[in-house]
Amino acid sequence: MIDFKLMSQCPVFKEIQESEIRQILGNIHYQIKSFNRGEIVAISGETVQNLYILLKGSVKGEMIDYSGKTIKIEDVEAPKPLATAFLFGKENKFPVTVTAHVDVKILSIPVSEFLKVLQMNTQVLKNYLNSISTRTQFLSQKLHFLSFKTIREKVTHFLLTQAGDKFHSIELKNTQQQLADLFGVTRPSLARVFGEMQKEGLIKIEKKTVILLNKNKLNTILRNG
Amino acid sequence: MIDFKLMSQCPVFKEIQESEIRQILGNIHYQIKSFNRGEIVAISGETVQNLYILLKGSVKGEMIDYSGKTIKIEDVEAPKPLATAFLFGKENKFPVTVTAHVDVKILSIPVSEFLKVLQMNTQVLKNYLNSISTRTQFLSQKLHFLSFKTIREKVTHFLLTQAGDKFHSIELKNTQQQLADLFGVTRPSLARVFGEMQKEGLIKIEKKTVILLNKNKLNTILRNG
DNA sequence: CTGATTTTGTATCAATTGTTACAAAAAGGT
DNA sequence: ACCTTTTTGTAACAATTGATACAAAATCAG
Repeated sequence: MIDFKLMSQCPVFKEIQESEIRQILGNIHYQIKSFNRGEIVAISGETVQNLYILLKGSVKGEMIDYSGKTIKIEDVEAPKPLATAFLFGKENKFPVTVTAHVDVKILSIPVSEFLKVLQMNTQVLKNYLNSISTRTQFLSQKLHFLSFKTIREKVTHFLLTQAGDKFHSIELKNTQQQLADLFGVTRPSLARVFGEMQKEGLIKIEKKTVILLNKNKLNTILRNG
Repeated sequence: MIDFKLMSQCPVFKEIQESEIRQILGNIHYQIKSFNRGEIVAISGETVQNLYILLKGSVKGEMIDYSGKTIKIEDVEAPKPLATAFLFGKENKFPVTVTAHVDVKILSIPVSEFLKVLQMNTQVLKNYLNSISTRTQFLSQKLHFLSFKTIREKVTHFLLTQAGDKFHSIELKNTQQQLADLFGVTRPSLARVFGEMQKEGLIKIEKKTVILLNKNKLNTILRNG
């Protein structure tokens, strides 16, 4: 019924023996649900009341555009869990609509039962906490990068990060257009900022090399804008 | 020693009687640390090995930039916990350097002991999971909002998401300031966009109710900018 | 109800970025 | 070298947002 060998590769059951997983599941209520290819597993906005773990197959998460079109967000394959960050918390609703890519089997554990598991088994508890926390940490970091408002700040952050503590020059491996896309700005706007910073004596650009002439002043840009 | 009444207002011990908190702490090892005003509580990059809960006073979190100078990130006051999202996970290190604002007392519970509490007490477990999850959801939402460039797009997305398929009006549960923070814009700028959209007949605002007058046009905003 | 506090609507001006366009410079292929 | 294509520098103008300020409206506490 359940491929316990596969399950031990699931983040939630990491570092746990097959026999122990068998025992854990023996002590709680759960369901195994099957979905045919193309069927909807969960609809965006629906309350998450169960921990879903893919036993077989893969699903895709899609956001439904307001015009009715869909945008693919991510794929999840067995034996990964679904929406672990949305099982608890204030907004415990599916952020995406989940559809079966192929025929799938899903282990469905009610929240109340999963709480029991967390309290019974320390390793599962650790795994789950690590899983959510790692995701939070990832998001925090990403948000930090996006927190720079002006193009000048983004450029400065990029240059200082690339250079690190030791170096005072950088070899650009991308065109201005590619950098502009990375920062989410237009190419002429980026070029303008490069030009201004060069005029002010902050940097010097020679072909593909950017020389940081005044690291101290560059640092203050990130502090004072 | 510990103000248990205050503790019951701590997110981790929410909905728990003072007597029960007393009992929980009686069963585990913990320390109470004191820091004088200005003293460093934790250094950025240091591994988080304890759950820190402020018992008295307040601390500030600061990031160290490239030149070694600091940028203030946030303040935390009693009886809140510190860095809950960094107690577990891959990068379980303090993201900021924490300094005592005034004389502070901090309850320090080792991770291993806190895990025991989580397994002993269902309410604490729920509280902690809710706490981390809510934060993750907050960050996810915030990131998603940042993908829309103009304020008008952000507002439109927010309104359409809140309304869903069925409804044509929304009860705002936040102030404009809170919404502005969520979108990462200033409050007057947000108010201006609300005003413009109202003039154009897209929406109608009555106190805390927003009526969507033309969902089709709102949809095109997200498609065509 | 009343006075204090918070929230909202609005205006003005500054700063930043986008848009569009065009020429100079660099890179690449033959 | 020569021609073509890509990349870069720059300018002028439009659009958007931020900063600041202030009064009206709403909410709250007593």
